[in-house]
Amino acid sequence: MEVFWKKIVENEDLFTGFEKMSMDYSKQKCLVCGDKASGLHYTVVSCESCKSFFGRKIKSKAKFTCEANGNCVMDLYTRRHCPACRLKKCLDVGMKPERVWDEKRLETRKPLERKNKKKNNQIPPPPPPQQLAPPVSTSVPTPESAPMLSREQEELIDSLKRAKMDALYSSAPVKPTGRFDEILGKMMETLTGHAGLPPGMPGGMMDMSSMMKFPGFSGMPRKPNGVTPHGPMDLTQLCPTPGFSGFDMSRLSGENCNNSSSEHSHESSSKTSQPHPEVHIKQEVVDSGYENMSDKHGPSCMGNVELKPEGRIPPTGTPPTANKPFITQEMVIYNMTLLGVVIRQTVAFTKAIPAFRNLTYEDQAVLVKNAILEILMIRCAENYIPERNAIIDDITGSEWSIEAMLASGFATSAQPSLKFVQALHGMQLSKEEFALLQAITIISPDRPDIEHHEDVEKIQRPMVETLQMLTKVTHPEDKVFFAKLIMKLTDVRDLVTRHINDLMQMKLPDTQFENLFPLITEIFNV
DNA sequence: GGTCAAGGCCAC
DNA sequence: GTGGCCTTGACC
Repeated sequence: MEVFWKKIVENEDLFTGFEKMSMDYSKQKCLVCGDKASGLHYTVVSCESCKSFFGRKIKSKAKFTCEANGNCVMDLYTRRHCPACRLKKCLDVGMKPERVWDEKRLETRKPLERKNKKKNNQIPPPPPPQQLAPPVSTSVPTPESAPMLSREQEELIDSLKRAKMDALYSSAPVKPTGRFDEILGKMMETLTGHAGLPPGMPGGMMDMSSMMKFPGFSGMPRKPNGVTPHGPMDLTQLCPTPGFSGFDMSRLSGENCNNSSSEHSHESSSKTSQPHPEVHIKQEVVDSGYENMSDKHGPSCMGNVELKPEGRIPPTGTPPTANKPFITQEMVIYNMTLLGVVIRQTVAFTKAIPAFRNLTYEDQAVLVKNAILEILMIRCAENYIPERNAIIDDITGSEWSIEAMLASGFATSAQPSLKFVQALHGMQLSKEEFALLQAITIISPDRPDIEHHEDVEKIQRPMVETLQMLTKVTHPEDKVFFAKLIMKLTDVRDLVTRHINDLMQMKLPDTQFENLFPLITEIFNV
């Protein structure tokens, strides 16, 4: 049994089991805002506050408009700020407007009518949740198309959608904090010898050509076709997709960013893996001279990057050499912590997939380990906003600008990843379809090292059939939509395989990396 | 009678 | 407008 699986699956401190959660609502968090839940309200585990809010807003039929980008962070403190996003979140997590009583139903509460109502039973009250017919997916556009899905398929869709929301909002005890713009600013300060972003990078957005003017900055070590060459790679390739390896300019004015990123990053990491304060991480990285160096000396001859707790190497005023770029420890910790959350969330979601727990632990571990990065890519597609050419990081609520990510040079395989993200996003999948797609991605019987292929296939088959049926309902105009969607799974696997190959080339001369991010090193066998 | 999930009330 | 507490009625 692999250690990580024991840690995540069996350690309730890392994640509370779904079975346990479903028994006691008082110990759960509101799926809307994360506050203490008081029970099931409108079919969703939620707090009194969000219950009241949802009831009021549905009754009032008022319409709200978000003054930001429609993706406001919803937590205990910010939930009051944007009713539009709060209502949207309520609906997203599955609160059902039809559960709010209309006037007829309210009449039944009048004490004088109680007896008559019981006798006549003219206005039957809504049954309790456990007796409700499975709710029809919100993505199903018309009542006429809904019957295409069987009851079992609707139940499967609903359970996966809910599991996805539960995993997203209930299973991240340690989230990355701090501001990536600050971290980047420090790095640039080191590069240029003066504070702030260098000239030529106005408005917080850097263009590639400007960035490449600065000696030593790694830029985009891609071959001309955009493919990452095999060889050593930077640590952030652990987060190969846009949104998890760039930086976030939009958080300059964001909330919850009052403390220094440095403090937060170290605090976060200490909670997860307790790094030694004196630990230095060395990491070979690619740089602008990568290809030449690689041709001459092979991967192991790349310049080392030393990461110190101060996050500043070489010292300010000492420009790095062309083959010695650097990344800060803050940057690494931020990205690794974020990836840690993704892993936990993926495991949480996976545990809720029907019959998954019937598999052997060994097969469970194989499935999760192989799916992590693919799920990350799919999530990026789900959270991509084409109008802003950005990805909303649904873990921290940050907006990750694609331009900034490309300019940062931290994502060496950004272009093919970006193409995938844009293509999948362009298919306009519903939340239900994304949930099914992710579940199917995880439960892949053809993963290497799976011992009981048939058992895995038995779990996957109904999900594939459900997704096929659902796409017929939601995309009736495109007869080959399902086939295109399945092809996307092939695409994402190819992309991730490329990243994993790169990862395998990584040299980690300092084993203390493992102490910092044991979960990640174990999952990726680095 | 206990539990659950609705709405109601009212201080803030 | 919000949110904590209370009341109500169905169900077990």
